[in-house]
Amino acid sequence: MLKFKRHSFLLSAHEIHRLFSASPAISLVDPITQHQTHLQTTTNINTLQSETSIPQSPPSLDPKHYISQLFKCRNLNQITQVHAQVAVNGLLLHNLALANKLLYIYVQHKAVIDAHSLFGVMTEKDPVSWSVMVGGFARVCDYLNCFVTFREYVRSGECLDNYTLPLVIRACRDTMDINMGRLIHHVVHKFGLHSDPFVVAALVDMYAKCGAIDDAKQLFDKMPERDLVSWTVMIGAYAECGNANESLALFDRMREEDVIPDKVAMVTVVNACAKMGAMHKAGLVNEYIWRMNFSLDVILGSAMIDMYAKCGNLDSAREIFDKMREKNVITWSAMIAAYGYHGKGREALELFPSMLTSGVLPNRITFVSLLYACSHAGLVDEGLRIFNSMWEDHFVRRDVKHYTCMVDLLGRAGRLNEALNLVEDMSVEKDEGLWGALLGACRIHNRIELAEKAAKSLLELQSQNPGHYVLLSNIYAKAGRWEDVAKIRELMTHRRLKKNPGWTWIEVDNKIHRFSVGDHTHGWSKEIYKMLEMLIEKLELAGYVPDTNFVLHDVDEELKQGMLYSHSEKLAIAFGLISTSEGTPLRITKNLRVCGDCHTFIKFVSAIAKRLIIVRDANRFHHFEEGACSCGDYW
DNA sequence: ATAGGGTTAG
Repeated sequence: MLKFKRHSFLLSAHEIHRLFSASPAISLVDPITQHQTHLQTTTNINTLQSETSIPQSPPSLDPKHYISQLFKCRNLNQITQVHAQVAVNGLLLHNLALANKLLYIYVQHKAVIDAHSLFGVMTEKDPVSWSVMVGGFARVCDYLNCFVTFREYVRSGECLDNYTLPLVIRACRDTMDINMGRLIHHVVHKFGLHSDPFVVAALVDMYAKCGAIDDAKQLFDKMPERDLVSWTVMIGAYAECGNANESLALFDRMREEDVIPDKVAMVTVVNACAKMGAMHKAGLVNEYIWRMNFSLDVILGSAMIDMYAKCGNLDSAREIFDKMREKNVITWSAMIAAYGYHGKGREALELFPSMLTSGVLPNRITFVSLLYACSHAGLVDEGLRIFNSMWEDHFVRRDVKHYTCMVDLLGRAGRLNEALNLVEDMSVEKDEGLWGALLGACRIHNRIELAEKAAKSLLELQSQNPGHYVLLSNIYAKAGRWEDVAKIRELMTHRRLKKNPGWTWIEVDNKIHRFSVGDHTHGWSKEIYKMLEMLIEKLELAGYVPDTNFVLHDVDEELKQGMLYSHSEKLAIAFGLISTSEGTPLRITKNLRVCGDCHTFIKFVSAIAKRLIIVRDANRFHHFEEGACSCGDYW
């Protein structure tokens, strides 16, 4: 079964709406088969309308004449007209270059069905014909026919070339079909193309996007020569799998080998910085971009907004946003989301009308961003209003993510019954994330009975997300129900799930330091623990009481405290305090959500050490200053 | 004549 991750056949109501206002001639079709509109078919080439015809030229037997005609074609009718001429005068049959060009022009116009019927009657085919046809199907997301055609190509006995393979490998990536990918990898070997930079780059990319980072790395390391694209693919691969550190290191290595990055490479690196939250690196990358004089187009600009925001620098993100001449829905959504996860809900909401005024239409992601902005800032009424206007005013259908936002919003605000009502009344299919959000709200408000209801649905869905189990177990632990904690742990073992390891990063002197719980691997470990001990002594004097509810296991108090003291967040902060001068803000990034005790701890540290501490966790940003956090303790 | 890498949420 093919899974379509990157492309969707379904058009939103809005897109359909837009389609109509753009071209009233298109008739209404079932949204499920809407994609058929790409596949414009011309059934009878003799019934062409004369007003769409290209100017009649004297009959010619020169293929070059028709090739240049094809280049002038503006629409499908014109193409079919040329097609008819060359078919009638017999040129098409005997001229492969002409047939291939015609094929190519059809594909360019997404008329893949026409291309395929031409392809079917071509008596002679060369690698170019096959490549255009395989690429044509991929272009309209008809992956099944893409693979079928590729298989015919292989079976035809014709020699495979390094043009078709990258196309079909990309199709594997886009369908997340790693098994097909491995199969084609074998074909690559069979035809001796395993050193071709185009083919190998495509393979590396395919493996990486399908989650097989080790295969990707192995291929990349073995490449005899790596060009810019191979480097870019590998840099993106590391960022994709969460190893942004390695990704940035690879960028440095690439430049050491005198490969000059282009704009696409920079977008990839910008993305890695965003994932990492590496503020200093982000600054360097920004400098580099200006030095290289890359223009701030809509993609680079949007990526940079995202990078600055995720590095905790909202002002710079806004500066880029204001500087951009062209903004699309992604640009606006990125900025809205940025305000949202920094807890600035009002600012996020204020952007929305400006976006509409500028003529950019919102999509479902825009609404997810808006609703989360409300949630992080506790703007319940505003959120409800937006949720209700999505379809009516903006033709964007509510999906399960939007319901999840609402559950989160209502749940945090303590309106759990309303959240539950929403869940029970919704007509879209419920997923793990939705129940997870409800469970999260139950944890905040200690609603055990409701938590068990949510958990039941969650476990029925065979959730593979260890975070959900940990959340439930934490709820039980908080209530002192250790047998239930043990049951959950057992279930996790049974389902072969492990608690995701928590990591915290801190960037000091252009180097990224990573900590895990109880970490002793850092060179300054001794100093870090000494600092932590001192800190906790001071904190306790100031009234800090460790909250052992956030320790998962049922162990005795003292041991619990020991584990709590060495949470990765605390280690990173202790290290930050030692290694930076007084008054410097500390920025740390955590891959999971910050634990409740660490949250309290950091509030105290911000007051006692007089530091601004900016924490990015899996959900949002926390700005700690003078003993308080910008999240208002809802996170 | 045909080819590979890039942007928003969760």
